[in-house]
Amino acid sequence: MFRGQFVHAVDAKGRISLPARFRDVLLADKDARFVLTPALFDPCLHLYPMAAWEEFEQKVAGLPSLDPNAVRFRRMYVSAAVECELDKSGRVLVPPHLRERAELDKSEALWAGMGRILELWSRSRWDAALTMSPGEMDSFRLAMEQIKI
Amino acid sequence: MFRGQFVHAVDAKGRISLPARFRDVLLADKDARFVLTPALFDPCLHLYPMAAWEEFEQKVAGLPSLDPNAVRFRRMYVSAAVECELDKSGRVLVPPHLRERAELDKSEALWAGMGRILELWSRSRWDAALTMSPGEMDSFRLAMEQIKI
DNA sequence: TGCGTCAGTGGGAAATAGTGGGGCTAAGTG
DNA sequence: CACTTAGCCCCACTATTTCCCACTGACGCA
Repeated sequence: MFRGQFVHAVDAKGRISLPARFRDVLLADKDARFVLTPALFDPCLHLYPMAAWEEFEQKVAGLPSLDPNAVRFRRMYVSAAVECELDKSGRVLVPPHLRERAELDKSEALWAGMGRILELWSRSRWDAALTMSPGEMDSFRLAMEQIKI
Repeated sequence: MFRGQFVHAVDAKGRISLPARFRDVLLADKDARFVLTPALFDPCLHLYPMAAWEEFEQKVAGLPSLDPNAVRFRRMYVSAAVECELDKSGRVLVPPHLRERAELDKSEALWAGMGRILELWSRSRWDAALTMSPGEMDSFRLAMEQIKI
């Protein structure tokens, strides 16, 4: 399980260290390869360990092959996926177009553990995504009360 | 059950002793791991014994996956949860990100037992959070009368 | 009162993680 | 075929984390 959030630097070559904890989780599988793909509705990337990705592809294979939305989904999410590995120092080299997509060029990146997968954000985008206006805050509070967590 | 409040020092490395009583409760489970996560509406951290956390994650898994409030909740509370262990002296090393969040760098920390989980506060924040203006006190009284405790 | 134990605290040393840069190679471009 | 860029391996520096040990004060017990 991937848990926790970690802030890391993006260096001049677009390399980002994978937090040691996540690295351990990833290397616990024999297959340390993984897949990076742009999230559909957020300016961030998703990282799937290869096993999780293959399982996910199985599900996707079950979608109707002619439905326009399914086609779009396959193009946007599945076909955009890039297979990666870690370099010898445990860093991910994010390909240029994905880096751009997640605005990872400047400053800091944030890794967020989401259980089976990871999210990779630019820190400023992450902060912006979580900041709430007072109105949003109210509805959020209400929602939280309702689900009784 | 975690009960009672204890004040402990935060040392230069960000380590905080877990009160011996709470330690006993934690070690009574075979799995002494636990999870630290920032509370949603307060400047404090929540500590869940691993078993309690996993049960909680089960509940969360049932939430709708695209609802904006649920997404936000997952990002703020679930994905922020960091798995920790005690050091040999029974201390928690709070990761920098969370330490900052709960303002634990300076001075003293306060542990508050809340039954199944613990809260970890900076002492000054705790004091501030519990002090009420006379107006707040009145509305607090009213609320207490209504819920008939 | 003296002694042992244990909780809480502090700090030193070693190991590890994160970061940055040089330079070689492979791939893409005109 | 030169030239540029991206990818990769290597090394090196620093901050953080981990592990270990030692000190202190409180408490219980003879």
